[in-house]
Amino acid sequence: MARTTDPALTEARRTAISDAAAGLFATKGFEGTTAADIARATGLSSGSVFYYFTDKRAVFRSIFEADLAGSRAMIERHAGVTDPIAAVLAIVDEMATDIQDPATQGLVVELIRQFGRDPELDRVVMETNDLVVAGLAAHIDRGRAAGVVDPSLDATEAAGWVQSIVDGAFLSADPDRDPRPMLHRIVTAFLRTPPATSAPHDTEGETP
Amino acid sequence: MARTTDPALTEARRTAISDAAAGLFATKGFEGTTAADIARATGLSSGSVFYYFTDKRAVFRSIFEADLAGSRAMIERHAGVTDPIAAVLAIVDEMATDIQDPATQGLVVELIRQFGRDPELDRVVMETNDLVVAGLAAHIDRGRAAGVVDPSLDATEAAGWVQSIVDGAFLSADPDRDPRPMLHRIVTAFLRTPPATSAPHDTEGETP
DNA sequence: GTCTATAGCTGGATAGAC
DNA sequence: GTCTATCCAGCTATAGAC
Repeated sequence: MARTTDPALTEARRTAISDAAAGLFATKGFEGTTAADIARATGLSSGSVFYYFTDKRAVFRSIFEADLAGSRAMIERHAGVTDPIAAVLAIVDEMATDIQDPATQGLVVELIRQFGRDPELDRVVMETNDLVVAGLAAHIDRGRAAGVVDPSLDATEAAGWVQSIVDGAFLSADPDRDPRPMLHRIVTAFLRTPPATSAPHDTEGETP
Repeated sequence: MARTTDPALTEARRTAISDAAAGLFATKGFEGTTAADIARATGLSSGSVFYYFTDKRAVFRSIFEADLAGSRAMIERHAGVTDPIAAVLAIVDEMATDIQDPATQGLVVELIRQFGRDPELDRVVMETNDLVVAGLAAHIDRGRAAGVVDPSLDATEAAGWVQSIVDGAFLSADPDRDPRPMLHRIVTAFLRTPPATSAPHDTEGETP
């Protein structure tokens, strides 16, 4: 007996704080969000926030720790898709699902900005990143073998660029327009073995 | 007589403050940079910073006011290029020139984050943005007419995506790797009239 | 576990001397 | 024009009551 703590309840509280904070960080930024804001949004007092998290950074981090788990599941869910290009596009779609949600958009930007300022956070982000890139690279590599992807592409590098294209879409997303069709087009054109080209276009008048 | 102010000197001081601040904002962020930091980096005192600028925000803004002029010149410089694709690639190259510079990278991220928090800044940014998109769109439109760009693309929308691709490259830039070759490849493949395709790849198992 | 209260500090912006 | 000094707001994180 002598139950001191219900771990499930504690976890629920932590999640509640984390969720409420995510919305605030997204719209007001990390520095612009005060511990009191988070507390108010969760329905707790500022003291309680620091009972569940050691500091404000830890609250921020918790958001992306949850995301790491989600990304892992996402990549695994698509591991079995046979058509390599279809697999890549499906992953791109999932990554892009939340693009039109301004909250997610804001969080991504804030994440980029906080990168390099909290070693613990860096670890989580890089792990997520590596996971997704590896997942994409595996499909791209299969595509190369199958002849549907340009074999001159390095799979990992190409995967990084696919991710970068999706990231770009996050930044300039129009909430009223589904970015996925155009993302499909760009990614497909990028990966495809290029048609036997006559003469490549190049910048004219380039320097010595 | 009674020369109270030398406008040229005033302008020089403002520029000095603006330049020093740019480096700080890039590495430490807007909120992370104090007025005292800026003053120290310029070799002035904090009081003087507020003599030349009304606000900290105004210092930040001044950086991108300078960039607006630069972008205008850049677009004009490429207005006369005949080959439409070459023109687009040349503009992309110029936009991407600074990608490998961590300071520029940091500033871009900070800019994205500050967007929407200062109406005056928003105006400057949107003006720059519209300018570049219009410049790209003009070339893309010529490309459509000439048959080297897929005519089913809307020129302005496509221009926006080209910019978004470059933005994405900013975020995941590796300082040791020149991103331009791959940017060329992606942009060219994106704009080109697609080869008569048998059956487009599509996501399988999509929802109701 | 959750609250209230507050210590302790930082930083933007100003006032007024020089 | 530039500096020093400083006011005051606002914040994180803790202490201790309940």
